[in-house]
Amino acid sequence: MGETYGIADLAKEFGVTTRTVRFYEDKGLIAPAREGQRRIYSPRDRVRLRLIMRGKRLGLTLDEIAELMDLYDVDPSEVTQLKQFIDVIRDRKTVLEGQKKDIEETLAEMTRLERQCTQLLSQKQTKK
Amino acid sequence: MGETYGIADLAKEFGVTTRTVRFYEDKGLIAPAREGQRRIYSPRDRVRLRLIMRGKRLGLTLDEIAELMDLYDVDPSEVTQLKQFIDVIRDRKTVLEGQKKDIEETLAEMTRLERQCTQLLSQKQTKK
DNA sequence: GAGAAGGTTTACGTTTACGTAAAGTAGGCT
DNA sequence: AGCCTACTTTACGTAAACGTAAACCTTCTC
Repeated sequence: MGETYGIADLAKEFGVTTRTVRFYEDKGLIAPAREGQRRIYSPRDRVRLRLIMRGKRLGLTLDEIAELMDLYDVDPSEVTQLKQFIDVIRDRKTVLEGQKKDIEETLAEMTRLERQCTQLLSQKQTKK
Repeated sequence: MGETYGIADLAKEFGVTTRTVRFYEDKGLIAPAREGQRRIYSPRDRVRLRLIMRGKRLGLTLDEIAELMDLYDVDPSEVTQLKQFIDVIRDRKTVLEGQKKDIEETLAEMTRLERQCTQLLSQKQTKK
């Protein structure tokens, strides 16, 4: 048997409340085992939680995160499904690449602003 | 006098409803001129709308977008303000860099998945 | 001058992602 | 036994970001 975790452990680790973790279960994003009525989380559940958090940092909705995680679980039996699957992945990639571009643009602007400010600041301080 | 736009023009250009554009005004994100009771948008308003949309693609809330846009409007009079300003910019940059990393990780996984799938697919099709 | 097209305010409705409170259970300590 | 602590379900509340409907101006066109 591998490592297991209680709900409070994971909540603390990821900086959310236990309510949040249960909510994700309600939404079908994780499905921990039970011991009596208590939830027991496996390392796999923990990985899924990590993926959820990353998705959230990317601004995805929980539904979108669910879709994304389904991608990892698809079984490659049917050719048709495989093709559809590849399309979905490509769409995702396109979105992500757009986001990456947005971030790089914004980062560039931030850097420019920062430079302007530090320059202004040093000017003011040499005048004194 | 420069170019001006009606609310429907901008809504259409950015793929949102007029309700949305007015909502952003309510939130203080844009402040178009008026001609009588009608809203008249300047190129500057349009730029702000573009920034709003980019912020949304990055998963920011409207409040966060407002903060970000305030950065562009700050006047560099007080040294104290300048220093605070630089801190804010650096925080933003840290967040953005984290997001960029998340995206790159996810992109890498998507690419890996895509490769697996195309490979599987070609295997299946040669067997036929 | 009647209506159609496009704009306006006001205001209630909706979805998402939880917060928060209530009330019960189950095991451990002393 | 009695209490504490951690967990559970149930359920109502809430903030954000609009959707949607109602009722009212203008202005243009025919």
